[in-house]
Amino acid sequence: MPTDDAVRVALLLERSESLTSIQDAVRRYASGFGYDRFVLFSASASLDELVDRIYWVEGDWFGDGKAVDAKTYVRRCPVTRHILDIGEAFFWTKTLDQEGEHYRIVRKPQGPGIHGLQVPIFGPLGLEGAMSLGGEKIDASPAARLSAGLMATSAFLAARRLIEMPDRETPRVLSGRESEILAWTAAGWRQADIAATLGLSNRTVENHLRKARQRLGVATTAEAIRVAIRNGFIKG
Amino acid sequence: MPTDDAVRVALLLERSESLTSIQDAVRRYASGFGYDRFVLFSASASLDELVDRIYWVEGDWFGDGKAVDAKTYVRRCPVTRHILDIGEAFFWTKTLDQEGEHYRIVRKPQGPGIHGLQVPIFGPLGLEGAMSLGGEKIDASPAARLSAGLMATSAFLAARRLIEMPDRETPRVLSGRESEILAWTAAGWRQADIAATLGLSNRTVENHLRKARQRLGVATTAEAIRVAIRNGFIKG
DNA sequence: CAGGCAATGAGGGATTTCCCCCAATGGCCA
DNA sequence: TGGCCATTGGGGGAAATCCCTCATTGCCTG
Repeated sequence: MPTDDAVRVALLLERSESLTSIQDAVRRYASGFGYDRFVLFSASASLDELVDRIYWVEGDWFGDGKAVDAKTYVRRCPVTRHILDIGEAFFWTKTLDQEGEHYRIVRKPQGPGIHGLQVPIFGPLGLEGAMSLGGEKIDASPAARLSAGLMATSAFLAARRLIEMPDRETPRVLSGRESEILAWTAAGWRQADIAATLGLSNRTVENHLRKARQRLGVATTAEAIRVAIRNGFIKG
Repeated sequence: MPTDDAVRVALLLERSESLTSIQDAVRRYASGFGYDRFVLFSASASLDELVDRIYWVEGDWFGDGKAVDAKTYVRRCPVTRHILDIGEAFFWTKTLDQEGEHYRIVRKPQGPGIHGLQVPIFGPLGLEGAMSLGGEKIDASPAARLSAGLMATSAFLAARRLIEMPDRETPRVLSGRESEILAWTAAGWRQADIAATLGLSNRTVENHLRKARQRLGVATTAEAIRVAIRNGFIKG
C-alpha cells in the first residue's frame, strides 16, 4: 500500500539536494496514486497575483497535449484560488460539456475528466505555497489524500529550500531584536505577550518597538509593519 | 515500524467523533515514540470568541501539578517562541542545572531530561494551534518527527472541528469603508486623523476598524494590516 | 581605551486604542 | 415589505500603546 511509504518519501524529499531528485521522487511516488501532472509553486498573496514563483510545471494540464508554462497554468486554473478559503488539501474535478470546462471542489473525484489534489502549504504568516497534482484516474481515498498531502508538503519545503537558497541578506536597518519583535507584533501578539514569551520586560519590548518606529521613520506601529513588510525587514 | 501507521492514525483521528477517542488514539500511537505528556491548543490569537483555547493537557509539564491555561502555557514554555522562526515541527530538550530549567531546540534530543516535539499547525492566517508532545525517552529520528507531526496535525484539526463546531467561517472580505480606513491606518494615520480627514466621527472609524479585525479574524490592528496586505485588500 | 551601539529595563504620565453595549439611517433583495 | 447589512454615531470603562527621560551592561571598533 503506497500510503505506507508516505513518511519514507517525505524523508527522502526532505534530504534532496536537487530539484531533479525531488521531481523523480514525486513522479515515482505520485504515479502510484495515478498522478502524472504536477505544479509546484510558492505563493505570497500579498501581490496582485497569488502565485509568486513557480518551481515546477509538468504534464498535460489542459488536455491539449501542449506543455504548460507557468503563467498559463495560473491564469487558467481556477482551483488555485480556493487554497486560501479551504485551508487543507482538497480534491477537485474538471469536467467538459458544451459550455466548456468546469472545475469543482469535490470530496471524492470520480468519473471522466481530469481530477486533482490541491495541497496548500501554510507557515507562520499564512499561505506560503502549494502543490497541484493531477491525473485521469486517481486514488481518491482519504488515505491517498493524506499521503499525497504529506509528500507535497515535503516536496514544497525541499524545493523552496533549494531554490530560494541565495539567501538575500536583508539590509539591516532594524536591529535583530527590533525586527524580531516587530514580526511578532505583525503576527498579532501584544507587547505583554511578546515580553512574556521572549522573557523580557514590557518596557523592553516597548522600547524596541519605539526604536523600530524611529528607524523606519513612521509614526505608528501599524505603519511600521507595512513599511517593514515592503522593505523585506519582516516577512509579509 | 510505527511510522508505517502514521497515515492510518491520521485517518482515524480525522474521523474521530469525540475528544476521548482522539486522546486514546494519540496516547496509543505516541507511546510508541516514547511520549506521555500532551498539550493540544489553539493559538489563533484571533477568531473572536474562540481565542486561545486548550483542548487537552495531560502529564505533569511544569512539575507543579497545576492546571495551565493556554496563555500561561504558551508563555511558560519557551519552546513556543520558536514557532515563528522555524515553521516546522521541531525537537526540544529541557535540562536542569543549578540555575534552573533550560530549554533548547535541538536536532536530536538525547540524554537525561525531558524531551519533546513541538508541532505548530498553520493556516491561511498564520499560526492556528500547536501540539506538544513530551517524554523522557523519545524516538528522535526524522521519521518519528514526520510521523508524529502528521498525527499531531490531524489531532489538532479533528479536535478543533469537534470543539469549535459552530459557524467558524468568516467571510474574509472587507467592506469599502473598512478597507479604506485600514489603508489609512497602514499609512500611519491615527484614528482621530482619519476621522477628521474623512469627515467621520472617531467612533465610526473605531467601529470600522473593529469590524475589520473581526472579519479578518485577527486580534490586533497590526496583524490586520499584515493579513490585509497579504490578501490584497490593501496595497502593501 | 574611549565612544558607539545593541540590549535590557525603569518611572510617570499622556494618548490611543480596544471592548462591551446600543441605535438610526438607507440601500438592496427576495 | 421585512430582513440583512453597510454606514454612521454614541456612552462608559478597561486596556494597551506611546512618549519622555534616564541608567546599566556588554560587545565591538577605531
